[in-house]
Amino acid sequence: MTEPSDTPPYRYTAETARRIELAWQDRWAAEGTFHTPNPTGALSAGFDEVVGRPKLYINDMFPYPSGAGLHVGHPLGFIGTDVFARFQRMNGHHVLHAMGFDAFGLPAEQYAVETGQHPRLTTAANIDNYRRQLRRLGLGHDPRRSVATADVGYYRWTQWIFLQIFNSWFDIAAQRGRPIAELIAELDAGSREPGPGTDPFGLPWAELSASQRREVVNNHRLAYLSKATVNWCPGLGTVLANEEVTADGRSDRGNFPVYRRPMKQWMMRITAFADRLLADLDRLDWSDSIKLMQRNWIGRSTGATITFGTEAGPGIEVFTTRPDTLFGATYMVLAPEHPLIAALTPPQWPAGVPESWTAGAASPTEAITAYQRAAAQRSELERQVEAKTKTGVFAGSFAVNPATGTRIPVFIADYVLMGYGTGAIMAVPGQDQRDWDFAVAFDLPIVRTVQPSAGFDGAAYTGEGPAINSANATLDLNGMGVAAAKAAMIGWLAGVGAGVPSITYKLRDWLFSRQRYWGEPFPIVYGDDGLPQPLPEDLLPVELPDMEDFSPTTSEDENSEPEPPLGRARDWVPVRLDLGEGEQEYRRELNTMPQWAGSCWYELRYLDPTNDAVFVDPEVERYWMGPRFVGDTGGVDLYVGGVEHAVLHLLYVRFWHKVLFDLGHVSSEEPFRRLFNQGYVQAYAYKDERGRYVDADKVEQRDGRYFLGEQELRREFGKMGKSLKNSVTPDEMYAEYGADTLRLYEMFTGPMDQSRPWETKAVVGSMRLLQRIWRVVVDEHTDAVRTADAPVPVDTMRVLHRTIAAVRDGMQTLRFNIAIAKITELTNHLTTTYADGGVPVAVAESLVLMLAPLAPHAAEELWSMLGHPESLTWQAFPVADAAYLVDDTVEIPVQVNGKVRSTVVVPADADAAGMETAARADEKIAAHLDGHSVRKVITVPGRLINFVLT
RNA sequence: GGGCAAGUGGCGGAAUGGCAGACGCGCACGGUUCAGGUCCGUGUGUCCGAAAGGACGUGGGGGUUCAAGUCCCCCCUUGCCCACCA
Repeated sequence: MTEPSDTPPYRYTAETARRIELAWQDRWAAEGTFHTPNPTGALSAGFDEVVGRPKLYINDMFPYPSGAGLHVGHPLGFIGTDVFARFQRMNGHHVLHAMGFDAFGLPAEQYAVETGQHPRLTTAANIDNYRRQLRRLGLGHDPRRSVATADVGYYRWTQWIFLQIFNSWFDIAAQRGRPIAELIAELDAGSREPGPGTDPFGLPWAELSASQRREVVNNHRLAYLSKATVNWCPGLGTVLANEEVTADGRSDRGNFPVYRRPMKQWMMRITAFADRLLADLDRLDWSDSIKLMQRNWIGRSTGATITFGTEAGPGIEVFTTRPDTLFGATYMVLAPEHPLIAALTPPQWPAGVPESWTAGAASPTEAITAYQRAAAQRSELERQVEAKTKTGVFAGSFAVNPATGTRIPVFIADYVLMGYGTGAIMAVPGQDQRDWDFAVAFDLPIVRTVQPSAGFDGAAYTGEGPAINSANATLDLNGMGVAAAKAAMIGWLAGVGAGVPSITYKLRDWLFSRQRYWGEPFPIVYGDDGLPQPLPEDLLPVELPDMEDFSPTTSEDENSEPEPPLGRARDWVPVRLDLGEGEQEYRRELNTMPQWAGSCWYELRYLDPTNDAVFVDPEVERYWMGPRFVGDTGGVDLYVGGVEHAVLHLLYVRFWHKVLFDLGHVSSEEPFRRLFNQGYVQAYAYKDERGRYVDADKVEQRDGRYFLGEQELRREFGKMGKSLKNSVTPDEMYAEYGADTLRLYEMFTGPMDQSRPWETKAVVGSMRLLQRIWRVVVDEHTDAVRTADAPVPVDTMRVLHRTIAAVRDGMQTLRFNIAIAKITELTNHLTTTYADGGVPVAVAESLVLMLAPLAPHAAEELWSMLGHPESLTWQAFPVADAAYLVDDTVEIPVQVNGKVRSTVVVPADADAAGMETAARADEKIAAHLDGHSVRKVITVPGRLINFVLT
């Protein structure tokens, strides 16, 4: 870009920016400016110099290196954390800030499949491109700590952590994870029985075979294989976690249909930690909305498990949050997948069954089989659409309401979900709208057990009220409120052995395997008995084999079977090992870990990225993340990222961290002490008549309408993206304005937690600010420093120190837009007050130092021009002198009846009487008061005076 | 359907219950310039007024208060999350 001939030769331009930015980036790299020493180990050189400083660990949610590269929306949070980190360095903190890459997983693999290149190559190329783009932004990261989850040196430890989890179990009494060896020892010693639901053999431990014992132990592990109903996505050729499936039953990635299928998969027992994951939210400095989203996701409900006897034999357990309504339970419902259905289904319909209950089938079995088939085929979307019409079929047998002794029919219906509670409910149509709807559809009795408020009719009553119709020979709830009735009912149920208080969660165990190539292989092999066996640590890493054909086997057939690509690695799958029972041939696990695995612990690896003896040195972890006071969870001091990770990533990473804590590998109980959710950069996108996106930068606006040539376009607002043709890349901004201007602009458009629209034409405002600041220090015509070595007038001192106070506050609270506005005000004050130059050097230096976190290259350059050869990274951030924050006199508004009518100047310490005298002396006020009587005078010293007239 | 958050100039946004609209973009006028604008200056909520000044004004309606963008109640709109969770 050529500069106009009359532009002063030394003006701050895009070219100036480019020159100094590249130079300073090289110098920072050469001098290791942002190398952050650890207290011990490989990266400890230089720690002596920082030993007394308070530590601060700042972390960004690391990016997926996509093929499209960065657009200007991506680095918003990275810039924010860099500004904060630089600010805190200047405040004497020892700051750790690094950036890695989430390199395994579907996006990287799909990009590789699309481009026909190996994901190892595309991922490496994409990471290089990201590193280049981010370096050009001037981020003060310690480059030695940049890891990628797909590096062997990294995923070796991901596999190691998997082994830790696999080799652990959850001790319910102690509420913590413990090594599996301790469980085995206790089982062997007879001091512990297998946990509930873990022993399918029903024999004493001593009588079990080695293989049977292994199976019982496996059922305790925090990582386990389970044949459970999972989300099978043939379009992606893999199964997905519940969290990766959208509400309308499609894949979060790719939007392919997802089917519920029973399949054997790796699971992680995150549900064991539900209570701690829930309780410890209270100890975290996270936003209430994120905590609420996690609480809702965990979904803890308290109530009772009640057992209903049946005529067919087996008791049916139900979970209810409303045990107080048991007298109103007039029928029961089992989920279509419930295991007891077969046992409850008689060969013939009982006499007198209504037609509507049988669906016209000749026998209960026939009816139920047909219903189960239909339910399985309905998509999630159909279930939702039809949610209002309740469907179901009678199982053909009856249960007994333990409170009333009444015979009540058992139904199968898909409005009851197998995955929640016990997969069966007691239906109380009087107090539950879903049960009401079903009861109406199937002509079942409705008994109200809570007195509705007056005039309420025709629907289930879920509100508060006195219990009615709720008494038997040994229990009388009538008249009690809901809470009292619940307690009384639970006590009674316990007494008669029909129920116990219980807690249920919406959270399910985490589906942890994927049938994809580009992920961490499991450190697991299978022997002849088909049971999974962990590899010993010294066989790590299990390297991902190089494969020509890595693509997943996708299908449009929902009945297709998963075929992991690793199954085609014929040389890799079989392996001869001695795992303690002599050398044998084993087969490797063919699944890989999900994308989340690598991001579940990267904040720990940044701490000690080169350590090949442990995943992180405990002393290094304690230094950066350990608790600082009694009750502190420890963790990263500030974690910044988008709200889209509110439940998935942030729940998984907390879970892994707690396992590592329980096993004594880390001293912190939580990974992230403080979480800050940044907003997004949004942009307009334009579509033509045929619905195709057109280049946003070619669109013209006329009369509030949008055109490409003569063609009118439709405008939409949302994400920025290459496919939406509204992307702006940082590279374009570097070329046109420079990195400092881009940084300043992004930080200026709003507070960090808010989304903001991108507007390229507004970027120039930030460029102008840098030009003006530059001009404060440098003569544009001669490149000479134009500050004056002069004392600072008191007026300037007042403006300066007020600015310092406000800028500090803005930086501290991550409201960089305010900090920039205040810097702008100071700059404007200086450029008008010192139009011919001669800004006192002390003021200019303060201005440069305040600019430094935001626009570090320009600030470094100005700092050196002001005669300081060393980088300003460690210069002290200016501190406001309280003496200059107060004026001798203040201008205060004078109100009459609450409306400002004038202002008067009074001494800053004027008392109420002094203020009133001054206000009454004002001509305008006198005129307003003339002829009225003053009923009351409100004076707020130093702020305001208000005359209230009668 | 439930929960959460938010509604302020043409636009992004500022305002410990105390002068609404800081700061920036845009726009207008003026300067510099042969010209242009990534330059400089001034102005810029709406309405009435030549001005001084006045009236109105923070999604809508009520309330508390000397004083409300800010606190309380009801409603509307938008965004996000969850959604047959017993």
